[in-house]
Amino acid sequence: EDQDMLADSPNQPTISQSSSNVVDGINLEDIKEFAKAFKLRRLGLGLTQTQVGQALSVTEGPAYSQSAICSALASQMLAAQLSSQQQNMSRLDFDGRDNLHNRYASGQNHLTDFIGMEPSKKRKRRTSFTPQALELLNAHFERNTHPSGTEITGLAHQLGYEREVIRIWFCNKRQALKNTVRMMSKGMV
Amino acid sequence: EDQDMLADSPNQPTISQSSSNVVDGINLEDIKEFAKAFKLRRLGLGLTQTQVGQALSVTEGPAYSQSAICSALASQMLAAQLSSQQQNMSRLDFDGRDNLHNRYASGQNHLTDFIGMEPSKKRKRRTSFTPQALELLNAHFERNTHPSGTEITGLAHQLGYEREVIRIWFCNKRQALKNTVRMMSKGMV
DNA sequence: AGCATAAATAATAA
DNA sequence: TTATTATTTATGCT
Repeated sequence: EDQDMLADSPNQPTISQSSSNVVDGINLEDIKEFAKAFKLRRLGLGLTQTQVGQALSVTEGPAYSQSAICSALASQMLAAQLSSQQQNMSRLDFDGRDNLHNRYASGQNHLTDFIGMEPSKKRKRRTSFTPQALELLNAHFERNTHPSGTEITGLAHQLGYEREVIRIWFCNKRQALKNTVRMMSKGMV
Repeated sequence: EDQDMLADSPNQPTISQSSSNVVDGINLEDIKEFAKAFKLRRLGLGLTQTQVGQALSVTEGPAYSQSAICSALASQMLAAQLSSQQQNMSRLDFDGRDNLHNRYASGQNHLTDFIGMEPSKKRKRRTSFTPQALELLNAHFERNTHPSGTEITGLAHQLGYEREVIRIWFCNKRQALKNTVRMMSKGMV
C-alpha cells in the first residue's frame, strides 16, 4: 500500500568521501546524500511532507510529523549547500576544550574566564530506556523501592544497562514518588 | 500521545484492593489517581506545568519547578499505563471518572487564584539567522554538536545573537540530525 | 498552500 | 536542580 512508495532505495552508492565529516559516529556526507535522495523521491511521487509523514506514521508509529520530516532533512541540505559555498572561512577557534585545557594548565585563568561558563564537564549522554526495560523496572519498583546492591546489579545485567544508570533510575523514581505524595498531602487537586 | 494516558486505564474506585499495591506505606493506586486528576485539572485550567509550578511556589515555597511537577506526576501515570497493559483490564470504570470530577469541582480552586493573570506570555519573535551566521554555526556543529557553555556564549557574542537563541539552535540542530539518522536506519529511501 | 525551522512545552536522566 | 532530549506549535517565507 502506501508505504511502498517509500520502501526501496535508489540509494546513491558511495560518496563516502575521505573528507571524514564524521560527527558522533556518523558521516555527515552520508546524511546529506540521504536527505537529497529522500526529497527527490518525495517530489518524484508528488507528495507533500505532510503526506509522507502521515503515511510513515502508519507503519512507524506517530513519530513523523511534517515538522519532523522537514527538520530531519532540510537542514542537512542547507548545511551542505552553505558549506560548499565557502569552504575557506576564517577559522576562528572556538573549540575550546583544548584551548581551555591549555589555559588552565598554564595557570592563566582569571575569574572572568569562568564567569558565565561551566567547566565543560562532558555530561554523560542521557540514556533512554526501552519500554520493556521500563516495564520491568516499574514492576520491580512497585515491589521494592529500595533494591539492594545485588538486586540493582542483577537488573542492570539483565537489562543490559550500566549499574549506575539503574541505580540512578531508582533514585529519580523515588524522588518522583515522594514529590507526588508531598503534593497530595498539601491537598492539591 | 499523552492523552492516551488519560484516556482509559482502569480507575480502581475506592481502591485499596487487597492486591494492595502498597509501597512504603502509601497506596500506589491512589497516587496514580492523583496524578491523573492533577493533570486533568491543570489542562482544564489551560495551564502549563511551568505556570502551575510558579503559582505553587508562591504559597508552597520554591519547591515546584516544571521538572518537579512533571517528575512527580508523569511517571506515576506512565507506571499506571504500563501496568494496566498487563492486567488485562476488563474493567472500564466510569464512576471513578465522575468521582474524580466531583472531587475537584467541589474542591479547592486555589490554583486559579494565584494564576489567572497571563497564561500567554507573547511568544518570542522568530529570529532569522543571516547566511553568514548559519555558516559559522554549521561549521561549528560539524566539529562539535555539543558545544560547551563557553563556546555557546562565544558564538552568541561573536554573532550578535542572544545566548539562548544559539543554545536552542544547537538543540534543534541535534534533533534534526537525530531524526535523519532515525529515518535512515529505518531503511527509508 | 506547503516548506523550513525557531520557540515552547513535556518528560526525564544526571 | 539542572540540563537535555522528545515532541508540538507557530511563524516567516516562497
